[in-house]
Amino acid sequence: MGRSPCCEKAHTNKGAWTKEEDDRLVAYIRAHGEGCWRSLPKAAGLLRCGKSCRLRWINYLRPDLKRGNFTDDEDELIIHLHALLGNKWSLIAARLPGRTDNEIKNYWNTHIRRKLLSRGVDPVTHRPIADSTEKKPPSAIGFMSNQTEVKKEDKTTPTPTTTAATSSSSEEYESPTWRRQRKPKLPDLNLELCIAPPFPSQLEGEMLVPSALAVSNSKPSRGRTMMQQQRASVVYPVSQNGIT
DNA sequence: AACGTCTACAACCGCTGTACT
DNA sequence: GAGTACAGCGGTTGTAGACGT
Repeated sequence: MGRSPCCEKAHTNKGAWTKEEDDRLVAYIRAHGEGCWRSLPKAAGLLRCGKSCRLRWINYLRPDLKRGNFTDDEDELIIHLHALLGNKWSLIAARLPGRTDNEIKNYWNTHIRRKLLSRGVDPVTHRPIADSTEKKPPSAIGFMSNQTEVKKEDKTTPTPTTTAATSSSSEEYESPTWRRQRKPKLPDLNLELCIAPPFPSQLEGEMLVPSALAVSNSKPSRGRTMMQQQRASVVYPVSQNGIT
């Protein structure tokens, strides 16, 4: 079977974008709007694959991007949302206007992870590091994680992930090579589950899973993907301090 | 000044989910 | 229902610049 490559790699540029390429892409999208990324490069006269154009536009060129340093409020909001959603960067980004999933992901890996460690909080479990190796009862966030983890880990490296999965030693993250290592993945929140009664103070005493997250097993309407519907439904009220 | 290491982040890669035929 | 095309997502990598020795 297999799928055709997203682009003809022999005839596409790679690496950093030039000013001219940026200008072309911006000019094209201004004139024609987003959409049909596959055909866009040719139409815009770019030697890039559509995927690359999309990434460049979304992560860098979009006019509504905020850029610049994250505020403390944004930091805290990201931490809260990560505790709820795990590595669902696109969902987290949807709550932070002007920020992209890629930007948040990078920021998490470079800043927030360390910030949490310095607070003595495990960035994976969001629990105090001393507690995090203890056996925990299933939580709203963690109770679906095992099966999906195994599936993912199986096809990557044979490294002993069972130890890593529960390990939260700070050395692992402070090692210069932590980024290159297979790290324990965050427990995923299963968005397809049915609504459960609110958990009593699961996270910092007052964080509740927004009900919108757990709904929508219904069929998507035509012309709109399930993912898009789901994303659109995850609209949280914004407050100064994050979750309201 | 030269070199090695670390950090930040842009970009790429591979995979998944959905739509369409 | 199967096969294919496409958009989008999350993980990973590459690399420029900052920093330390």
